[in-house]
Formats: sequence, C-alpha cells, structure tokens
Amino acid sequence: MPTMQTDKPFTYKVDEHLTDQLGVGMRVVVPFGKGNRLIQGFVTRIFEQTDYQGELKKVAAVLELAPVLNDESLQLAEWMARETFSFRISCMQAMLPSAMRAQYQKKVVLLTDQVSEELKAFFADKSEQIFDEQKISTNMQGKLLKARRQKQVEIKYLVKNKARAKKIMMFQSKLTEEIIEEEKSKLRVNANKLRKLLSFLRTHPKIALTQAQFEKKIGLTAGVLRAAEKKGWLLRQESEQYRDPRKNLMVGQTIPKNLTSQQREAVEAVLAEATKKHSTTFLLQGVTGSGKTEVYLQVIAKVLAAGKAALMLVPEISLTPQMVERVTSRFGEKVALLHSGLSSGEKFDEWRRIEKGEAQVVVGARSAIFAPLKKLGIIIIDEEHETSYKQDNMPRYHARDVAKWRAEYHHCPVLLGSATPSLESRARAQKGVYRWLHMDARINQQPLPKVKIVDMREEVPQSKNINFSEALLRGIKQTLERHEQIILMLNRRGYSSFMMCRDCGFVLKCPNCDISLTLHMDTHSMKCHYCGHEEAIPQVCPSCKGRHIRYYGTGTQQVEVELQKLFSTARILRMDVDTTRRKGAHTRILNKFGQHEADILLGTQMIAKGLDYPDVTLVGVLNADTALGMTDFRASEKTFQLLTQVSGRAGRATKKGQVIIQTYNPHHYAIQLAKEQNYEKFFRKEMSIRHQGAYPPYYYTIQIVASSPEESLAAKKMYQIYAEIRKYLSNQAVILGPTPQAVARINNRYFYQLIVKYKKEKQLFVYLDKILYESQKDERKGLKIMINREPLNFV
DNA sequence: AGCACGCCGACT
DNA sequence: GTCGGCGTGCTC
Repeated sequence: MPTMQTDKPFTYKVDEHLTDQLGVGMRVVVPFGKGNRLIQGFVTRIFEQTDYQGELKKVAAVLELAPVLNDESLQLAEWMARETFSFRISCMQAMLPSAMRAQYQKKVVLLTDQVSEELKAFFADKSEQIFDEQKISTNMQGKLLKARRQKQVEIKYLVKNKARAKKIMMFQSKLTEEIIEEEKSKLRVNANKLRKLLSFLRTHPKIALTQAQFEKKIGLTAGVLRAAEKKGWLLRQESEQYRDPRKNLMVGQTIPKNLTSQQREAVEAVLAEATKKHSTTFLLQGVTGSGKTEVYLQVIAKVLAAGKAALMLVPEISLTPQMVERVTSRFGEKVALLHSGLSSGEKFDEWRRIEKGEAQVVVGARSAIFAPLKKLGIIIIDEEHETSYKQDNMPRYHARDVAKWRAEYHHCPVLLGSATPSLESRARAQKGVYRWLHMDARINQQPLPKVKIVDMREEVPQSKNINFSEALLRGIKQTLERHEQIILMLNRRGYSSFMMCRDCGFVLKCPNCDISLTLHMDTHSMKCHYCGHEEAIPQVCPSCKGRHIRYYGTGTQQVEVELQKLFSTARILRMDVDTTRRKGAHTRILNKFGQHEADILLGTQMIAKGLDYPDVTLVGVLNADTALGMTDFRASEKTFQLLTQVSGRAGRATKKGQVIIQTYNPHHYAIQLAKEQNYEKFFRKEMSIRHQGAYPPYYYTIQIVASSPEESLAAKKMYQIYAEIRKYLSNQAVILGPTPQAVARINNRYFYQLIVKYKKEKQLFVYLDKILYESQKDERKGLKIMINREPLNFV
C-alpha cells in the first residue's frame, strides 16, 4: 500500500506447497491488517529465519511462475523511492505494465435470512453483492456496516489479477503423409471439403491455424474442422497469442543509409564507449533535418550485432506511425512498442516479449524506460528536452535520470538527442559532464527554411481576420496554388491566463521576479505565483497607455472556421485534444495528411514534433506569444524550442520551405533567435538570465505543494512548512513563497506551494523525509502534501 | 486502505 | 450511565 507507515517490507510465512514456486521479484497475494483483507505485494527477500517477534501470516497466493522484477528492478525501485520522495511500492508498480497492478474488489456476503426488508432488497435473492463505494448510497453503506457488526453480513476481499495472456484455439495437424493418403482413399467421392483439407495438410505438415485462418485460406467452415477433429486429424488446443500493436502498420524493409561525416563521427563516438566498463552520457545536438534518427538506428544496429539490447525513448506526442515504421522497418520482429496508445493487454504482451528476450529493441514513451531488457547496450532519449519525460504523479521520476541509473548498472552509454537541448543538458555538456556531439549540417544540403516574423501590432486593425496576417494569407494562397501542403500551429499553452496589450505587445510582469503575472479571476487581480506579489488588473496598458489590453487565446475550432471561409476549396485537417481523443485518431489524421488527402494541417503544439512530410513547404505559427506569457521561468526556453521545432517541419525534402511566425513580441530574443535558428546564441543569453535570477541549471529546485478542499487548511500547512524549513536551510538557499498556485483551485481543491532554490543543502532532505512521513496524518483531513524534485512545470 | 481503540459530547 | 462520532496508531 502506498503509505509512509507501510513503506517497509513485511514478513510472511510460506506454505510448503508454495516454496518451490515462490521467488524474489514475484507478485503475491497476502492477508493484511485486522480484517485480513487480501492485497497484492512483491517478494523482495526470502529467508529461513526471521527476527520478527510475532505471529506470521501466510502468503495466500503466488501470482506468477517467473519473477516480474529482477535484481536490477528492485535496486532501481529502492533508489527511485529515495530520489523522488515516493513509496517503494509505488515505484515497483510504476515499473510494470498496468495490467499487473491488481484490481481490488469487495463483496458483501449474506450470512442469515434474518435481515431487514431493505437488506433483502439489496441482495435481491442473491447471497452476495459487489460492494462498490461509488455506486452504493452512503445511507446503504451505513446499514451494511451495521449489519456486519451484527454478524448478518460479512465483507469479502478479492484480488483480481488482470495480467492474462490472450488465449486462442488453434487446430494442429496430427497426420503424417502416409496417413493422409490412407484417409484420403477412405473418403467418399463427394467429401470435397475434407479432401481439400487433407491436400492442404499434406503440403503444410505441422501447421497450426485458427478456425478463422482455415476459413480464409481454404474456405472451410467450423463444421468441417469439428469433423476433422473427431476423426483425429486435427488437434484442438489452446495457445497463447500476443496482442500485436503493429498489425495495422505497413512495414516494409529499409537498409541503413549512407552517413554524412558528422553522422559517422557521432555513431563512432558512441560505439567507442559502448564496450567500456563505465557509462558515458552523450548529448547529440543536431539541427532539424541533420539525421539524428539515422544515427540512432545505426548505433542500435551495432549494439544488436554485439548481442545486446537497445532502448529508445521518444516523446509520446511524436510516437507517430512514421517514427514507429522507421524503426520497425529496420529491425522488424525485434522491436517492441510501449506507449499509451496501446491497450493494457497489448502493453502487457509487449512487456512479456521483452522480458522473455524475444524483442531486443524497445521504442516507447516515458515509462518504457523500465522495459525489462537484460543486456542493455544503449539507451537513447530523443527530443531529450521534452518535459513529458518527467512523470507528474507519484513517483515523480525523470526518465533521463532513470536512464542514467540503468546505464550505470549495465555499463552502457546514454545518448540524449535534440535540436534544442534543455538548458540543463546543454550546460552539462559545456562542463564536460556529458560528451557533446553536434551536427550542424542538414542531410539533403537544404538550407534551413526562411523564417519570417510578422509583427501583429502593425497589421491593419480593421481587418476582419484577427488571426491571420496579410503575409500569412498570401503564403497560404501561394502554397495552395502550387498544390503543396501547409502546417499551421496555434499555440495554446498558457491559454488566457495572462494579459497582453494588443497595441504594443506588453505583458505585465512581476517587479520582483521578472516573470509574467497570472490573471486570477476569483480575486480580480494579477498575481505572481513565485513570490506572491499581487496587483490590480490594469485598465490601460502601463507601457503605451493603450486600452486594448485583454486576455490572450483563441481556439483551433474558431480558426478552422475562419480559415475555411477564406479558402473555401482547401481541405483542412484539425488536430487538437478534441479531435484526437479517440484511440488511433492521432494516427488516422497524420496518415491522411501524409497521403496528401488534405492541404492544411491545423493543430496545437502536438503537430510541432517529428512530422516529416516532403510536400509541406509552409509552416505558419499563428501566435508565438502565448508561451512567453507562461508564468514560468522556462517560458523563453519553451517558446524557442517550440518555434525551432515547428520551423523544422518545412522543406524537409527537396522543396524549399518557408516559415511565418506571427507575434506581438517580434523583438523578444526567444523569437528572434528562433528565426535565426541560433541555438548557441539562445543558450548563452538564456544562461545569463538564469544566472541572474538564480534559476536552474545554476540552482536546484524543490517544489512543495499542499492542497485541500479547504483553502485555509492548505495555506496554513504551507506557512507552517515555511516556518520549519528555514531551520534546515543555510542562508545560501532561497525560498519562494508560499503562494497560491496559478490555477488556485482544481477539482475543488486549493493549492499552495513553496519553492526552494538551493545548491547544497544536506539537511533539506532530512526535512523532506520528515514532511513525507508526517503527511500521512494530514491526508485524513483531506490535506495532501506533494514533494516535487526539479519540477518542470510550476503550475 | 481499513480496522480497533480511546476520548469526548449528547442522548435515553 | 451509554451510544456513536472522530482522531490516532498499526498492519508481518
């Protein structure tokens, strides 16, 4: 159970009949607590003797035949729990596919007929009912609990193991060639179907097929198969089948491409470290189109050739069919896929294929970092700057850190790739902590696309089209005329939470923190959620005295309507959270666009990554500013990365690309440097700003959040922590807050937070462990405490 | 998460 | 006096 008091191992007795089966790393069902309710646990140690002075309970059941956690996973879980202030059991569960997390169910069992009419009605002639707190009224729950005290009913606890292999019926031939001939001669002349079956079995001895496959191949129906089974020709047996997430992919075969000299240098540098007894982390910084993926693929190929396995992480958002196809077309059956688009059964099966060593290349999103590969030869993290690599619930791990831990364990290199590395990683490369590899030449020798910045403040104000500038409209028109494709991105991050002047682009900032103020409609004020500064909502722009100051944000749907009106014949595809909610919708939209069944792809930031379509020659960013308005010190970094990424979508093949960025802040360095595609200059500029503000990577950060349905409770707790934490900190550390979070209320809970910026604070961790331990008591009052090490989002 | 124990106020 | 609510400790 994920609580602090139970975050330790418990000892159980193992019955004789289970001793052979039981092993370290297996899941077991054990009775726990006074009521002996059954729960799922993990075996972490087995020993003959115990020093526990009490009655031991017995393990109730063993859930598997082979361990699901090995020595590495157990050590990793231990490390992760300490590192991220989480519970060990949460870490172990996070490492396994969700199908292996047991489902608990409660049932109420009727013990006697002597009960009230109301209870009789509840049981409705049955002896037991499922006890679901969500479905049963509180009133009824009370009555049931009362009936239990009077021994009229009892509560039964069940553990449901969802981790099941998919079973299918297969028919297998039992016949030898001689018997086939013999049987054939015995058949009646009109037994056409049976004769057909025999001929087929003769040419395909030992074959095992499902009924459906027989039907499809030789047109046999169920009746014929049953007859054949009766005659003893076929053996019907259950067989395990993997659920294959790749069944709808069109996968060809590709061969390694010729490398440019920069690519070859990168591949060789990584491979040179691959055989050493230590682990090196590389930062591969390559401009968009420089062929990072091919570097990954060739490194993987070499690693496989050496008999080792490869793990490659890709952001969820860019696990496009395109990406998957590139890898599977090179490594075929050896590839296993792990991402949120798969059903839990599919994930479970892919996990088992990896665990059994049937797949040696794993491609997946964040949690794939735990893939149970045994002899890792390389771990690759593509788009390493992506914030989705950090999990934002318990355990709050960063896949990059887990990668480094595992690489250390396996003595293999880590390869971090990006066109726009996170400042943290780039700074480490600078300091020599990471080996820095860079590729500044594009594969096809195409120059980077021309980027045009449109100053939206100068657009004709009477124009009806508030979302499109003249330049962008002209660009779209010309591109459509050439029958080429267009990607339009609407930046939705930080949607309408900040205010900006439409006349001059001024964004209201905090006088203390130099960070945009957040609009709080509940208090009708502008707040800084770093330091708590608060001021009135301005009526006129403090900079230009203009009155066109307003919230920022437009929806994709609205833009689509406007766009369709302007270009009535253009085929538009919209891609945002609304249109991609359904499973596979993401893939369908991209396939459609890839096959040029649409002219314009309109979407949110999810279209910025990894798409590679040769016919796209125009990329338009409708509003580059919203990210800058984010109340986060990483706002500039994120804006720069996003604009650079999306610009890279234009002119990938032989055609020249063009990028148009609309903004109210044309002179902001993040936008100017994205136009130049000058990462290095951006890095230096941003680093000096971080240095001045004492932000990462110069300082470490820890975020502590208290939340409660009662605002005063959360606030009080946070101030109490604030008062205490100072005793544990040196005067080198900086505390920001406590402040209410930018979105102060979510799901009727109020959030208060505090951020500590520090360099070296040993005592801090002692205190954080203490908070974690004590948070348990508060939880019952509805007060939750969350500790987030190196948070990436401060909202 | 869920059970028991113990303390407290409100009731027959 | 006693019933029942709730805060707290503990679960091998």
